[in-house]
Formats: sequence, C-alpha cells, structure tokens
Amino acid sequence: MARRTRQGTLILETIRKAKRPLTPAEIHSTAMREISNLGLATTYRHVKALADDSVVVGVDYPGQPTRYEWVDGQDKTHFTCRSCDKLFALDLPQTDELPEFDLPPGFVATGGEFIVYGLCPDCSGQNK
Amino acid sequence: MARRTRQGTLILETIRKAKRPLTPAEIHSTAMREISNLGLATTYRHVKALADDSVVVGVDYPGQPTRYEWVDGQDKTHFTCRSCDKLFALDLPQTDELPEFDLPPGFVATGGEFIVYGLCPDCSGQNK
DNA sequence: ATAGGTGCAAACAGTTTGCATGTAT
DNA sequence: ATACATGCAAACTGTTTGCACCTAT
Repeated sequence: MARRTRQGTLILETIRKAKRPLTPAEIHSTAMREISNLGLATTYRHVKALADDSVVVGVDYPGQPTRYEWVDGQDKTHFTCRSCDKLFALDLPQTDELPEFDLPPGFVATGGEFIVYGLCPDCSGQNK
Repeated sequence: MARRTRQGTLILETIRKAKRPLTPAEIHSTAMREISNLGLATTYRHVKALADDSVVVGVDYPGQPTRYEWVDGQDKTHFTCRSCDKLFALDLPQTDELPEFDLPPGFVATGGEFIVYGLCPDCSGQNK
C-alpha cells in the first residue's frame, strides 16, 4: 500500500484512535461515518497491509474474528472476559523480557504474549 | 452429548492420542480411517461438546483454524512457528501461578496462557 | 500517463444448522 | 419405544479475489 489515499488514512486513524482492539467489521462501520461507500474489502486490504508492516497487530480469541489494535511500542497483555467475550488490552507493568524458558532443542523464540482469562468489570459485578 | 456412541468415542480418542493440537478437519480425516463415512458436522459437534466439558481445549492462532488438544491436567505453553505456522504444546517447567498482576479494578483473573512465537526445529535449521 | 487503489460482486474456508434416518438406552 | 446422535446438504460468517473504474503520483 505505497500510495497515500483518503481510505488508507482513514482506516489507519480509525484503529489508532480506538480504545480497544477492533474487528475488521467494526473498523469498517466506524470508518464509514467518514466515507459512506467505503468497501469492506478495502478495509481488509489496508488492515492486512498495516499488520504486515507491524503498524497494527492482530489479536485472536477462539470463536471470534481477529481484532486489530495500534502498536504503540510497548507490548500489551490481553484480557478476555469469559462471560461477555470482550477483549481488552491491558497496560500492565510489563514482564518485559521473555521468561527464561528452557525451550526444547531446535526451538528459537522471537517473542511471546500473555493472555489472561477472567471476568471484566461489567461481568464480575465488581464494576465500580 | 450424553449417549455413548462409536463416533463420540472415536473422536475423543483421536484427540487424546494426538501428539499435537489438531484442527477439526485433521480430527475428522484421521477419524475417518476408522469410520469412513463419519460426518464433518458430527466431528464439530463432539469437539464442541468436549470443549464445553473442558475435556479438550481450543488453541487459536491468527489466520488459522482453531486446534484442539487433550487436557491432561497441567497447562501447556504454546509455541507457534512464524515460518511454517505449526503449533506445538510445550511441556515447560510451568509458571504455575499467574504472575502477580495488578489488574485494573473490577477485572478478575481465572486463568492465563503464555504463547511463544519463534521458529520450530524444522524451520530454524537447528534441527538435530 | 500509468501503476496502484477502490468498490462491488462472486468465490472461498471454516463452522453451524435443519431435517429425515438410525441407534443406544 | 423413544429421545438423542448421525450424515448429508444447505445456510452462515468471516475473509479473499477478480475485474472494470478511478486517482495519486
């Protein structure tokens, strides 16, 4: 995606401004508030290009579409609610380096992610 | 899935005997060696029931179908190869307890999983 | 001017569901 | 005997692709 277009800028800004990871459908419908005839395929093409460039990152959770979020340098820990299935990117005091695993011979680690399951404020009843 | 059937037993055994997490399609084609007219939908129905009962657990990785593996009590750390996309369940000296996160107010953690990215023995060239 | 992007529709892959038939209890 | 499981096909959801038209460079 080498050329600068209205659509591309809009899709990028939509993800950047979001406060939580968004699905392609969410990105699309949000962006359509600006460009009402924006194609869903265009959204997918840009999201994919942004992910390839590591400008955004995809987060997956079983049975749900991939969500994308802005990469602002620091890794996020992700929290998925067992009840409502919403996905949150938590700013946590980071584990920073990979735990010193003894990987089996031949395996080379380049990164890692910690996913926490549980109940979000709305579902835990501890919403305060 | 309260009733004991040939299909149900076969699907369960197929996952239990596998050495790595399998996709529904893999489970189905493997199981078809025993019951050649096994329905794919039946496979999905049993896999889902097993997952609901926490007999098996689903593992996801972006852009790939969910894979299912036997739950043998201890949690596994999962390793996904950036090159060939194969998924491995590693037996590692377990982090055991959840790292003592300071979760934001209202969040309640019930579990967690660590996913490591990198290169598998076949792709790292360190296959020995 | 022209390579690359866009919108639309059709194609695909994975998964779920409806329904008539089969079978464990 | 009968409620539940099965197999098949059709339906659905999320994502990708083909293609004629449009637009940033």
